[in-house]
Amino acid sequence: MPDPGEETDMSAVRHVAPTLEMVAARAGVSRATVSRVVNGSDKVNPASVESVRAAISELGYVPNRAARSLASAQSHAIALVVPEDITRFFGDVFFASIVAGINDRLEQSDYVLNLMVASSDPGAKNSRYLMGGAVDGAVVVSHHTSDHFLERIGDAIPLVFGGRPGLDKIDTWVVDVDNEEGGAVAASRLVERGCRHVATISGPTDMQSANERTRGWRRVVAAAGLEPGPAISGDFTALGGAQAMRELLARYPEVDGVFVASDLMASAALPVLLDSGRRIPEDVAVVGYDDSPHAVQGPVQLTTVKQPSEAMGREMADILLDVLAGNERPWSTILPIELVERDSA
Amino acid sequence: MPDPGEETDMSAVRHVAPTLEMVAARAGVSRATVSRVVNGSDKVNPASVESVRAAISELGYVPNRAARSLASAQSHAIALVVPEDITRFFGDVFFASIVAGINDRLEQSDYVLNLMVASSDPGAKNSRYLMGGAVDGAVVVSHHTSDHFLERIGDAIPLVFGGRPGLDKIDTWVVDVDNEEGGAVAASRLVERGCRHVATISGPTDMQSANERTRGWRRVVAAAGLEPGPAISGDFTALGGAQAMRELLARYPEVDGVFVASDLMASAALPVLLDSGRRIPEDVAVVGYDDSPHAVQGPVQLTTVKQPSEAMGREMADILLDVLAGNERPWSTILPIELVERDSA
DNA sequence: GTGAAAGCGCTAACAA
DNA sequence: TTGTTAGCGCTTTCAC
Repeated sequence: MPDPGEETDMSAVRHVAPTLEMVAARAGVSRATVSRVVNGSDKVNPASVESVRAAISELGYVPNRAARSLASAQSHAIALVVPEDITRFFGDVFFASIVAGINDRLEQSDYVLNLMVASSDPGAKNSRYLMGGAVDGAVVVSHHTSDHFLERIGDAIPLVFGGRPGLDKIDTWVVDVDNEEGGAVAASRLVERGCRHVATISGPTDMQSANERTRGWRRVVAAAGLEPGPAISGDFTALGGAQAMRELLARYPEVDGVFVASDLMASAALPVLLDSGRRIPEDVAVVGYDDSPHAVQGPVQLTTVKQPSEAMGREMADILLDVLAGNERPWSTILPIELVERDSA
Repeated sequence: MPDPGEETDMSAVRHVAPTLEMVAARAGVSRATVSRVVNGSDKVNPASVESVRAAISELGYVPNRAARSLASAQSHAIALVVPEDITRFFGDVFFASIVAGINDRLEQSDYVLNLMVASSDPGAKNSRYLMGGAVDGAVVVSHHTSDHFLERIGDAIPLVFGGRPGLDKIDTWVVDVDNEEGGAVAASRLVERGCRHVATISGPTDMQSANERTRGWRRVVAAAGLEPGPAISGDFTALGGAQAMRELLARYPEVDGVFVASDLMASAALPVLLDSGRRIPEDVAVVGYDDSPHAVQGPVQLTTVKQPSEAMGREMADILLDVLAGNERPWSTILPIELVERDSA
């Protein structure tokens, strides 16, 4: 109860939430009937529906979530779990698209979304939240192989991963693009335009998807009879991209083609390249990844591999909702990637 | 008497969540004792604590949130409500700082955070969530005067606003900077450096904070004996900033000083100014607002009014937690702003 | 179509 | 210190 304005100030007094029982009394029916109306049962006398509806709006009744959840063993909430720190979450538009996609799907349901962004978990608070029945299931994106806490959560509630988790357990739902194919498409573009010294700036090596892109890149470069250049690991941030490019130029100055595994990193790497006196794409061709807004905000319009991130979000939510409804869905869903051609390669 | 701790539990089976009762049986104590241990009561025999702890970890017990919440009338969760659409939420680092600040404060508590981003509320789903006891309180940022649903929520749970709400009710907690002072500081800078034709690109006119900044700007310009130039309303997005600047130049070509009410808008407005052949700050001086990363990412380093956004987030969370704990806090908390001097003015 | 009654898993008085 | 006993507000059989 709030502090200011004791009994004198009625307006500041916090509302005492009306219960189902109060509605029932007001409408002159049983609690069971009210419950039926609230939950949209069709087996209720129209007259009763009428009076219950009236009582509900008169009293301003809102069902208590905890009680409902306890009785029905369902929370009607799902979580989006992002094991990253806030800065990276907000810094990468990939997440924005994912959230938009999930939200879009959820709007057509009666589920709400809980965002759970945390690289560390002090006191395992978030794990307990997820396992304590606060949500019926979760979507997990940007998953690292070191995030073992997810395994425990995974056998308490259904989890849908965005990008393949590097875990042993594979009996879990995954929505992904063919990352290896993505890396291959990028490398092909470079090779086909005549690059002979092709390197890559990859994502973190503890991320499955990053490694797959690198693998695709390497395969195509080797298949073209070229010696693959260095694969420098970045961290999917702008700063990391610039730094990786500097390192690349130092170690491999003859580079004439680079696949950078995210547009965000690429957008920061481009200026480094230009500052070194190289022209893009004449001296060094660059292919990015994501087709995020960063692709067109830098000094050179980025040729890039497009990920359908919003569609991924929508698909993940769709699968989770379907599974929660008791339907079957295949473990794996692969969405198509495509090359978007611009100026950098 | 449910069977306590069967033998080897196979892994593929999902979710037979152990209850407090099972822990009690396993540990050979009453449910009340287990509850006391779980909630860290000090009045428990160390030996009992020991055996309860053992039983908990053996069974992998996690308390059911719904049950706990129902019985204690507390959810131990708070919400951050952002009445904006996803794109704007992710596009503005102001929100990132707010979330970081809130998170930072929450990590020292046993509360979890629910992010609730939605400009529209289909089926009043989110309102029902907030009012149904799913959270104990909420922090609201980026509030528009048209967001009336918050009034109803406000008398169900305590609300802490970031930025003064334009609502009638003023008996609610608010953490804010002195926006009028901010606008005044910006305008002073412009006037002092000799600008004679001072305009502003403001935020949306349905946002209290935006109007206050404009008021401060107008006051100072008028006090300097100058005729205030146009106040063009932007929407706090990059696109909106560029557009507003184009409109400003068309309507008021003699402009030589502009206060742009957010760095994000300013960063998009600068190129428009440069493209028009004007030099910054020689021909047109620009002062931004926020001191966000955008301030230093554009073609000219932005002189700007710094808002302590992370501190605001932390302060809001601190107040809410304090209020929930039954303590008194003053309705209003004003955090200081300051001018950060760079190149644009 | 409607109501009565039995819980869901937990906390909180009150006894012991 | 510990256990016993009521509920928290809702859903859900199961009779009627």
